[in-house]
Amino acid sequence: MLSLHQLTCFLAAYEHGSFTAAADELGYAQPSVSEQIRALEKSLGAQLFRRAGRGVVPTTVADTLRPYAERVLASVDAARSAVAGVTSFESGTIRFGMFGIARLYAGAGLIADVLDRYPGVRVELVGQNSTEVAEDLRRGRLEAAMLAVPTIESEGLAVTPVAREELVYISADPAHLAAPVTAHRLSLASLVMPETSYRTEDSTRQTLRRMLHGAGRNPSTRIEVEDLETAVELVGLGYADSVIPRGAAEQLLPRLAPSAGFVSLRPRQFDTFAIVHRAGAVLSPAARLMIELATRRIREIALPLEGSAHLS
Amino acid sequence: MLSLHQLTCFLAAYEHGSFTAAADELGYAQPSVSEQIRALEKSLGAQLFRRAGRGVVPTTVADTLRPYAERVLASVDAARSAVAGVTSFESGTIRFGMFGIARLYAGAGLIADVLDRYPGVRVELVGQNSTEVAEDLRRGRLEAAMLAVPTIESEGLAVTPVAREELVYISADPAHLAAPVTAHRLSLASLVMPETSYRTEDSTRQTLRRMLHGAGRNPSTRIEVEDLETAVELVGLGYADSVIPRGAAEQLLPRLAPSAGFVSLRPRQFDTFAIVHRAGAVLSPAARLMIELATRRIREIALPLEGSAHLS
DNA sequence: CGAAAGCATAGGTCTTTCCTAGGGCGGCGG
DNA sequence: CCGCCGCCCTAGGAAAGACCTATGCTTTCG
Repeated sequence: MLSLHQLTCFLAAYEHGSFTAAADELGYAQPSVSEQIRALEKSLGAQLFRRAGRGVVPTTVADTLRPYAERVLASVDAARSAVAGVTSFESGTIRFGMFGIARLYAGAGLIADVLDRYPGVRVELVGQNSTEVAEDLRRGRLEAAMLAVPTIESEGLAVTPVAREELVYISADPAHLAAPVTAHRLSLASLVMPETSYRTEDSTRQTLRRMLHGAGRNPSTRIEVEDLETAVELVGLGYADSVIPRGAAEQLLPRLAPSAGFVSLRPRQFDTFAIVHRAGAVLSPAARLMIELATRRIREIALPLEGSAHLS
Repeated sequence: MLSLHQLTCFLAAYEHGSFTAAADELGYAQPSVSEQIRALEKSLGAQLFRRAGRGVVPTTVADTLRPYAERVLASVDAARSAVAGVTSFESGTIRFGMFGIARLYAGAGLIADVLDRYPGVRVELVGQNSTEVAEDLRRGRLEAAMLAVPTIESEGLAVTPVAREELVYISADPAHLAAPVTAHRLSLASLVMPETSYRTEDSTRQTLRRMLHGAGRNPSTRIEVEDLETAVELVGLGYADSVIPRGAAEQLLPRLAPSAGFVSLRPRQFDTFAIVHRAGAVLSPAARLMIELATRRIREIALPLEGSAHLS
């Protein structure tokens, strides 16, 4: 079997014209180099050196092999340094999950943060379809993600909350915004709800469900849409009201629904942003970087956690 | 230490997305592949696969590594097939020693023989300076050569005679060619002698020295030149006579010395052509090829050996 | 919820690698 | 011309690595 070690020994011997000198250079004893060369000759089926009593002389086969051997070792070096480049963020791709409102809040800024620090990297922010991303996380195709979760516990996944965000009621009807919206009023409203968060267990909905359940009601969702923007537009057109994170409301309402406004719920309700990854996994440097940057971004915008704000 | 084996296992695992499938393809047990991957990850300092309970998932580092790993293995294959090309004479260089009159007799034809059979090869026929070639042979820089030798024995070299050739006396003076030249007449002649053969122990000269010694004389060389052609031209111009192999005379006289002719010595004298290589060496296929072709060429032109003609 | 699939670990065998010690041969200086 | 030195080889043993079987753990699927 041909090996890199054999090629290294071969090149050293070729350049020095001597097994002893090659062994010195490589830090081996002379018989070791001799043995490696013999193994290489056997595996190639050709003699590489003529043993001339004193010293060795490369054959024409050795002349032929040399540039190829050099190329092999060079491409090994290239492989090694490519990997080194990835692990030190000089190059390569960093993949991170961030979907729903989290992406809306910090997506572009997060990518800017990464590129400012490591101009050579490619960044993939995965988050088109929330159920797909959740599946990617669970199956290990995605290492970590930032998202809004309903509960802290999840099967096999480690969930680390980093911030929270108030949920507000949005409407194009000023009468609906006159006072904070109670569970009772919420249960009477006609709502359009987007599917923006973790799994079908959308955290906003789950929060609302809990709120209504306390009031003995069930949520009455009139319209279901895929994304937050569509929901906001529908609110702006007056077809329904909705409940979305405050940051999203501040950002989207002026653009998509200028006629609409927002008001708090009563009692106030909050979404939780969290970092999620497989429980028990050792995170890569890239994932740790993304987690750090995403956490910083989110904390700038969203509210601190209840109780002590624990910085990672 | 990074190894080719690890890269092979890595690629198989990457392509199958499974260590078990990779092991099946490579004919190993699953833990072996697992171990190789672990060693590779350790040597690169980066995780290549996320273990996802069932199956493994390549990381972005693995995505980066893959094309480099493929290039490494491809260049190893290239090295192997380059060597295979050399040993099967599809490509590469064949170096062979052939100097003095031997080259004059069979040089171009021999190269033609090789190129007809193996169009891809480069042929080097080494033989500019006889002492240099002898040194190359002795030091192992040259594997084998065809040349004219004085004796069958030589220090450390195996000498295999393959043919012999008569030595003739050439002159521009018809009177000198009237009858076969005896030792007595030779000792009186004014000669130009080229340095064409093995070492300073030129076989033609040594033969003549023996012949003259039998007659109690010493050879009287008037002019020393490097090559046979110059000597023949000088003979053509009438400055001196010479003794050269018959084949050389037949070939060179019409071209270089039209006015000159040749006559046998009395008793007849012969040069011996022989294959020379280091004693005890195993000859490469290339050397064996050259020896076979050169022997055939020489035998077509020169005389068979005394006694039984032993065909190799 | 049990069966199947897939990776990790453990422990043992076999091969490879590497060393030290000593022999042979060629080159070089006295 | 002869002895010394340098360099390669061989031999044999120790250490490391490769590979296997058996087994346990986790995930997936029926």
